[in-house]
Amino acid sequence: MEKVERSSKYDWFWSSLDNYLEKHQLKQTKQRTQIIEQFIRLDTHIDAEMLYQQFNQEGKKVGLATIYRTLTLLEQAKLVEQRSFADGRTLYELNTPNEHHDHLVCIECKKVIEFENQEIEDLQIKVAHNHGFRLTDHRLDLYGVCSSCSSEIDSAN
Amino acid sequence: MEKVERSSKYDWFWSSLDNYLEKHQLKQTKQRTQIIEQFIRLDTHIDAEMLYQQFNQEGKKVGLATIYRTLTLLEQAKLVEQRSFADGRTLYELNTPNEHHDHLVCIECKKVIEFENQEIEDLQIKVAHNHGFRLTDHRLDLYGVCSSCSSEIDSAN
DNA sequence: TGAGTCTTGATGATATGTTATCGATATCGA
DNA sequence: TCGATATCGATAACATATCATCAAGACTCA
Repeated sequence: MEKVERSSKYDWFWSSLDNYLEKHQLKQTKQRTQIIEQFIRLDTHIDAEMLYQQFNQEGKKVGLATIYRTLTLLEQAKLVEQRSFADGRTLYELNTPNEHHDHLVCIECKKVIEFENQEIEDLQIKVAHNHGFRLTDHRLDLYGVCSSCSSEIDSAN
Repeated sequence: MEKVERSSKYDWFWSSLDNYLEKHQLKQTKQRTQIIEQFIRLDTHIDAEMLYQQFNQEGKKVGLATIYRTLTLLEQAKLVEQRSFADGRTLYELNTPNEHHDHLVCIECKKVIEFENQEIEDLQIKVAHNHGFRLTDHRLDLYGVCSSCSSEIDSAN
């Protein structure tokens, strides 16, 4: 197998992948490693198509079907998580266990920032409880204009 | 034109519809009235397919295409609003201007409850501001089990 | 009422995202 | 290295939601 470097920064990630592959009698392949590397390197929310184009730009041949397959695999292994946004996009992100976060999306440049806010979380539980609900999950996405897009707009005027 | 009753409770709604139709040289039709009536009567979040089945059950013939057309029309007239949820469903709801609300969804019976919470809204603005964002919109959906589904689950055990 | 225009219903077409197929290829333990 | 098996890439197939087409019918206003 052609050697593909693995980011040591994400040791925990690689070892749980190895673990998952072994447990399910799956093989380590160049493509799987590449796709995961891409995830780590880009460190952002991404979908199958974007990954595909990224590989094309870099001159790497990875089939779209393989990307879909690998994303499904990674999701089953709980290494990535699928999220769909208000504009209809379905993006994947690296799954950092025990760490919930919400999203702040720039409507101009589409950049996604993660944040946590315990006060909001607490209020959510309270609201649900007031309506007789037992809260199991939530999603909070904030949409706005980030500072750099904001200054571009200003300077354009 | 066959007479279709209009809920007087929603006078403001009917008159802004009439206004929109007139302004765009569109006609009042039985189907348009029926679809809007259905919205008001069901008073819930609904999609084209659900409306279609609802009419079928009642023995009314309204084409699916007409429903899509009318939903688009009503959205353009700002009388309804489109929302897509985490499970992939795209639902429409009556648009009550100047009144923002979020959603509490039962994952068992799919019931949707609307709520408002100013404290949460304020915190959202604060969070966005801390990240240099000017907040333009947000969506908060809470998912959980409502009290009646909860008691069904309890009694089943 | 009748002409002109808009609308409808049925259905075929489309768009999009995702999955199945299959022959060729890569992986990995013995 | 070899062989069994998993995986690959290309692409056809699929699912689903939504839209376009068009002849027949409804609406509006003079």
